[in-house]
Amino acid sequence: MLHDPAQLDLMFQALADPARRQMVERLSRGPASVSQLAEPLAMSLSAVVQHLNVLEASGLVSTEKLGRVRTCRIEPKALRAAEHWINERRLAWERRLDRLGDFLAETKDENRGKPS
Amino acid sequence: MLHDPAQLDLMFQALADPARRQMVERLSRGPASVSQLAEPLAMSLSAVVQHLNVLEASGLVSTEKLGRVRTCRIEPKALRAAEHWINERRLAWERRLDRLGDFLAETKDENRGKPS
DNA sequence: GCAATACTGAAGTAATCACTTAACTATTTT
DNA sequence: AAAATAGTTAAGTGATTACTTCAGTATTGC
Repeated sequence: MLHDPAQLDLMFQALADPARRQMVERLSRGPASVSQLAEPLAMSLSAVVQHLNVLEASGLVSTEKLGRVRTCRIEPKALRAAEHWINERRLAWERRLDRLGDFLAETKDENRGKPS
Repeated sequence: MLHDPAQLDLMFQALADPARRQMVERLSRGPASVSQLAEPLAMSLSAVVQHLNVLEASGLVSTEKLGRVRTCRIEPKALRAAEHWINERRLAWERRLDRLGDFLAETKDENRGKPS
């Protein structure tokens, strides 16, 4: 379910915006309210709420409203899913290079002592 | 330079599209030509070239043209940069939770034997 | 109760996106 | 030299984005 392409779309899309990454960065240091998230950003509160909704829809952030303040926190499970997708591709490539290296080494071995 | 926010924008943006992720996935299994990348995708070759240009601009993929065929390969260094950004944020959060756990445990310790 | 706080939602806009088709260039193959 | 292959480029279109402002709704402090 975490590898559902639509979910990955949403997560990577969410991370593609610098304002949203800044929000995630802030939340990685601990939970925050919407206004706290907005404070360092040069845009309206309304815009921040919209970004927050994107983050929440992506599963990267979860929020909980108590009284009039909405408290936001990071969802490490989702973060891990994105990380995992990238990692798998990188490893596939690197394993391939290893095998290629082995093959070349073997080929060289087989030619040991042979004249060119 | 790999942590330049503009570069991260480009990388996450590039990964946000399912067609482009499919192309990266294909390339993680080895280099391919443009037509080979296009083959499983339900869109014009032109569209694929445009996706490829996005991937190349993001640094995730590099290409080299020999004769009339352009050979594409994955750039693991860039992949690692995206992975790293996510990892840092997740770790910051998890370390924070650990410290919080320690703090709660200590607080409990200090109250050892005290009557409530 | 009244004002300040903390958001929320709708509507509008300019820019960017993911395509398409069609016309083109360069390289091989026959 | 002609035809097939591999890719490139430009222009156009409809959908989606990232905002804005403005008007609204709960909650909390005085």
